[in-house]
Amino acid sequence: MRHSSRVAVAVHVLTLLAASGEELVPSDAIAGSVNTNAAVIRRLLQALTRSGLVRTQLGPGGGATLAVPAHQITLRDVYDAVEPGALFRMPTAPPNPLCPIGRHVQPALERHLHRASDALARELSRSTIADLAVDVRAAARHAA
Amino acid sequence: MRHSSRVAVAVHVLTLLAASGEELVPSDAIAGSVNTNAAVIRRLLQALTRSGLVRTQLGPGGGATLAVPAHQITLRDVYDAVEPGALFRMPTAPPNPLCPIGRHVQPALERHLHRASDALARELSRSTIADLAVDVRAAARHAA
DNA sequence: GCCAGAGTACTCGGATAATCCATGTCCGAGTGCGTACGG
DNA sequence: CCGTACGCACTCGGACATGGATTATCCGAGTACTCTGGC
Repeated sequence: MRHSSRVAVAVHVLTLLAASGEELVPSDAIAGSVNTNAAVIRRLLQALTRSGLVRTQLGPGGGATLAVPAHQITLRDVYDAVEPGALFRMPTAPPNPLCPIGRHVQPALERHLHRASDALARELSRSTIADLAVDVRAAARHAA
Repeated sequence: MRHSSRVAVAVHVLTLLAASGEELVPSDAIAGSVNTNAAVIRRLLQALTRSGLVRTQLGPGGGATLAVPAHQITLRDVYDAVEPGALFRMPTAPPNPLCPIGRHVQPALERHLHRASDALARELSRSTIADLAVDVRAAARHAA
């Protein structure tokens, strides 16, 4: 599976948008906080927009903002938005149909892996962006 | 995250070895069943050997075999063996230390993601290669 | 007939090239505001 | 003084290089079997 930091960056972006309230935040400003390129942010925002989590506004004073309240956005929503496709994937080349094992392993394996993916998704569903924002505020207060 | 089919291939290989009992299976034969290159199989076998799941034997009549009983190999063991590193990763570039959110998002996020990864690992621990082998035999009998 | 030795065939292990995906950079399309001009 | 039209600055969206990682191919190292020659 691709070990990527897309989920981490996306959560960072959404938490930032949640802290910004109603005002629109341009991708350049977000990129400054995340310390990456603005194009990366825009690509993530595109994925989040397709999933209906954020809205973007063109022109001066434009930018991105949450499309739904932060407490309604779970980490699972973020994961599904920015990590398309299943966690586990079957090989591209089909197994040898002559091999009795190759014929039957994949369906059985898919059942087991599907259960595991469901467990991951359930746990991700228990955390929301609002929870993260609370944690961040608490950490900031503690550090001050 | 890396969406790869290594786990699927590794499970296929281990199930094949479990069905082969004590006899050594060369990587070419395994590659024929999985329908991929023998080098891919050998690399997977190296990872599985490092984790102590299989043993390999050099020379004629050589090959690979399970180093521990199939019912002691969980899918989590396989996952850990062939997918090193954490499921979720923080971005390589550190966030802007001037941004109050960037400073505190990552630790909080890591806690939430760690819980989710644990849930995944727990569910993977519930399935073993022996379970898969049983499923495969049942499917083969049903198809016959 | 039995034993020792070399030869051979087969396997894994690592090094090397090709391909694919993700990331970083750039330019065009679209929008809202400000300004200037005419009525 | 008010309305309208133009121009400009700013933003997103997509297209194009670049780097790294993963995958596929090839060759060398090592081992067990076998055959042959000698005793």
